[in-house]
Amino acid sequence: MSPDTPTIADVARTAGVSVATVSRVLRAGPDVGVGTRARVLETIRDLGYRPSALARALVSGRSRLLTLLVDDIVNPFYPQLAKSVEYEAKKNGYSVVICSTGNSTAETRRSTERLLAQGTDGVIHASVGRDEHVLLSLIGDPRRVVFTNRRPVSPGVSYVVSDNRAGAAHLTGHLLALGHRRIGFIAGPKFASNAVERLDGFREAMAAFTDTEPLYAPGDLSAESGRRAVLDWIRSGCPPTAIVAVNDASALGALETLALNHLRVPDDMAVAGFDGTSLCASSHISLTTVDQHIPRLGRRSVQILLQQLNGSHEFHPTNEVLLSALLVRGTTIGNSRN
Amino acid sequence: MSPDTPTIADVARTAGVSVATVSRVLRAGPDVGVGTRARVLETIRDLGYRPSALARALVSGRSRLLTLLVDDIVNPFYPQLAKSVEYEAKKNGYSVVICSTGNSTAETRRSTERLLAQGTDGVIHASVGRDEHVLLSLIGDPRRVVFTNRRPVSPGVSYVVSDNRAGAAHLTGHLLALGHRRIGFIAGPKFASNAVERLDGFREAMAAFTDTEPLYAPGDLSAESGRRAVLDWIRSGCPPTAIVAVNDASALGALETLALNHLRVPDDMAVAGFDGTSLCASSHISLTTVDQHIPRLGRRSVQILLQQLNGSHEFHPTNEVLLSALLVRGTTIGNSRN
DNA sequence: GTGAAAGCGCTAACAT
DNA sequence: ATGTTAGCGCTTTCAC
Repeated sequence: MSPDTPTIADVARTAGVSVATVSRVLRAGPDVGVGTRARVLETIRDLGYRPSALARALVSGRSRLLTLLVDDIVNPFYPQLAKSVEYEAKKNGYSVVICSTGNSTAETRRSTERLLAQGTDGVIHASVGRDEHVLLSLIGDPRRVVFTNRRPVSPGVSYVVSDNRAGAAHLTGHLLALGHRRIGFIAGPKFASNAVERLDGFREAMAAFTDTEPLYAPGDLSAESGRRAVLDWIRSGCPPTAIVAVNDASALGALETLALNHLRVPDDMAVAGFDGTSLCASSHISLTTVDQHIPRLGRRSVQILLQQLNGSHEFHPTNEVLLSALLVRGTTIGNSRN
Repeated sequence: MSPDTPTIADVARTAGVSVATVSRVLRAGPDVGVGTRARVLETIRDLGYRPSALARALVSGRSRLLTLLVDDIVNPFYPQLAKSVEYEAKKNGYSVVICSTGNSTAETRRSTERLLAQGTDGVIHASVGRDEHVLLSLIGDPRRVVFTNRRPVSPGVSYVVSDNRAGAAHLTGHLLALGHRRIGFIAGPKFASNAVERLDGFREAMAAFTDTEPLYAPGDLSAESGRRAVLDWIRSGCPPTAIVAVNDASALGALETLALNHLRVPDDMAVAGFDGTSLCASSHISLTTVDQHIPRLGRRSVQILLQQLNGSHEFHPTNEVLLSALLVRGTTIGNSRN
């Protein structure tokens, strides 16, 4: 009854041509008479016709749907990444499905299966879980994946990451230059390559001096682990004079707990994070951190993925390590406000 | 050459049955011999067959893809909403495409057109732009839309929002009870219904006392507008003693600027927000705010949308106004830390 | 330059 | 209980 959305067949009939011709016009294909093209275009406009990407996907095998796998979209690092991914994707006519895996391998499997069935063309994997093999075996074709924010173990797959080791070393060097020697590192999970690399950088920088006293606290990249680490150090009776957190979220947790315990930052304890989230740039927080240039990470991931999806030439995985930048702010230097 | 992913036809051939039978087994349809079913199931497992949701979508007209339209995923309100939407959606086998419109009507149009073509079943509109009619006319069927975080002007469409007016009035009452009389309100755009309702609640509460002095600053729901408002009030030489911000993000901006100007919160100036983002719960910020129970908002939106999509009965739009709760924290009461 | 026809992988009558 | 047959809306040879 309702006119519903017109199909290509409706357009063809109305314009008095064949569906093949309409299809050609749509695809800007050659070999279409100028008069015919005009007539078809007009009919399309008149009818308000919109091609069904669904049908197109079925026949072409490409849905123009991308998936972004994150840990937890609430972690401030991810919305920024998601925004840049979405921006770059839609610039190319792609939409992005965002999936929070909660670092559960089972969830990665479920989501990937669902998305694959729904025709996802490719996935950007920015979560840090132990789900690399599950994802790769489910996807099959390595051209359809790009890892970011994490370096995959498997060879032959593309990734774009930050120079985590160098960034952390640089950051630690900044604290050492300020005279700190007893520095605590709030770590991430051992299975997260980015967290491990940052730990390595910290270790390396600390080892360059003979009188340093590194301390280590376990963590899981959450604010909560930052809180716990600080609490433990305070209770130990002999806390560090500075803290390097594996990411901005744990640094935020550390700051909170310090404030609750009336310790001034940076006077009583200096704090630094890693990520460069916009949130921590606010003067209210003013966290010294390592800027990963998150939007660039997202943009490159999409560019690489689309190139792999559309490239006809043989596949060579792209591996990029982007330079990060030390961002010195109030939590390591300057007037204490706490 | 490559075995590619097997189709239903492959399964049928291998199992020695017709595709219809395989389809029945998949759909858990009745009327399938128990032996046949077992054989088909086994073949499916052997071949590693996965039904193509794409093909299914083409024939059934449903893609199991939902769209969440937000303003800007980086605004801390949205990731929390997105998380709950995604959770509830995947529980029902749906995936969620997230689109940041940046409050641009043109962007809403572009994204909606793309997503519609890609077969989105329905959209949850949580952005606050002036794009209501564009969205509705593009979608056509009101059953495929739910507004949240904003109340649509058009009748006949579902929405789930918070009791913004009452929440803001309650919050303002809290400040009045503390003795504040000169209170500033950092507003949102006039086209955003939630912002306007909060303003109304503020006005109403202030009007209940004769000696109150309301002040108003324009804003756009961003942290930046919070910064500017505070700066203007400070410069005016006669700032309010308390501030009610239209949302948590602007409250955050206000806090920043107060800190930069060495004003203590809440002693020199009390500050309150609206949203109940988890970020502001941190003891480092401890923002008094109105809790919208964001996850509930997301969950209900999805439930209502899915019900509308799958319901066979005639359509009656669902309009829900959820109760919010006052969350009194450090920025209006207690020891100042700034 | 344009059309006819064969599918893409699946579902849903309609047979049997 | 199971098979046959039409499509869903589009792209893409292959003819003319």
